[in-house]
Amino acid sequence: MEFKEAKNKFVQSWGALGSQWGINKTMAQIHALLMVSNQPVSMEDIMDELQISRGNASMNLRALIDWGIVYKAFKPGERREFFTAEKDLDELAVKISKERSKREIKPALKVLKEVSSIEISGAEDEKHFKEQTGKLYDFVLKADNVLDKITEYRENWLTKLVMKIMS
Amino acid sequence: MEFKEAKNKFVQSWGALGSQWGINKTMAQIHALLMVSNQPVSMEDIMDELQISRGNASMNLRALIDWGIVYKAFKPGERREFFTAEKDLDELAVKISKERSKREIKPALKVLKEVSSIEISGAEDEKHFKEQTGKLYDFVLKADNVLDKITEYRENWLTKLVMKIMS
DNA sequence: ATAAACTTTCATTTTTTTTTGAAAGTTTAA
DNA sequence: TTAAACTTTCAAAAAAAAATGAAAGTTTAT
Repeated sequence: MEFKEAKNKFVQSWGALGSQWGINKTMAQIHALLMVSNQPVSMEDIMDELQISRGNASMNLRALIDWGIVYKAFKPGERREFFTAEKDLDELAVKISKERSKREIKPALKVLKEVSSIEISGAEDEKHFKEQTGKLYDFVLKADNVLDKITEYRENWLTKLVMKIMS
Repeated sequence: MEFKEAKNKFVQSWGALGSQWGINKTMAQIHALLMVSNQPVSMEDIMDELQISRGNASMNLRALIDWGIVYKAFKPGERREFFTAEKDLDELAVKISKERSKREIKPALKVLKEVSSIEISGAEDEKHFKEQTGKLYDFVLKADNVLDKITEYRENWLTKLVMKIMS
């Protein structure tokens, strides 16, 4: 396998993976492309390499920037914008975790808190509902806090976590 | 808010969450419904409560069973099948992690290993590609191993993990 | 063996998500 | 100020994913 083929394979696979994780294919592909690029890449080049339209490129780049994992970069003497991806993997993981927590876990917790707080009659099914959603609330809250803690570590948290767990 | 409303809200929200996590809406809803049900539920009841077709219910139930988080249950004297969900949350989390690892992480690792192993010329961009995908491979491998370790804990791993991290 | 009770399958339809591309908007240089 | 260079927006089109439902398949009781 030579370079171009490998690069293409990586971009395609990363795109497929993205779509299983609630990130759309193009967004993941753009990110993949930027991750393995030495130099900042222009929108033109992205469109060209991924064979996508201008609008698509623009929208997904903006989304990646919103997620905080792609940055605008400027080249001296160049008018147009270039883009780079966050390349530090710890930093990347932290940013993605934070963003997903904010967008998905926090709202879910809100619902769980609400529904687990209903006043119930003595009926068995109502008791069970309240108990089960209550447990779920505690569980998700705890899991979310683990993410927060991890974020505090910043540097190399995964390595450190592995150490702790192995010990 | 009263019981029925709360139950409905929970099922709807869990469904929405599911679709952000690569699990389809109905699958997540069925799971939610079973999670908070006191008693095993028949396919008929699921169709009725979620307003979905027989085929849809059948396919998604089967998928949930494949994931190992929903079980068939039999009621004495009843001919048709009933279903229950895994209600222990630690067990549930472990099963979901394992399944996602198998379906998504392992294949991704395979690709990462392949593409990071290419023979390269001395060109800067090729070097960078190899280095970056290599790092990604190590990172993902490590993350996946954390999941495996967690699985070994079995009982209450989340609590124990929180303890370790806090300490 | 057969028919009733139930479940699964899968071609078709529906819904949802993503992409396109042209028009509108913005920025910069002269 | 203006026009060239570039980016964003968004309605419409295309593509992808999910749902339907009727026919085929299974199981069980008699």
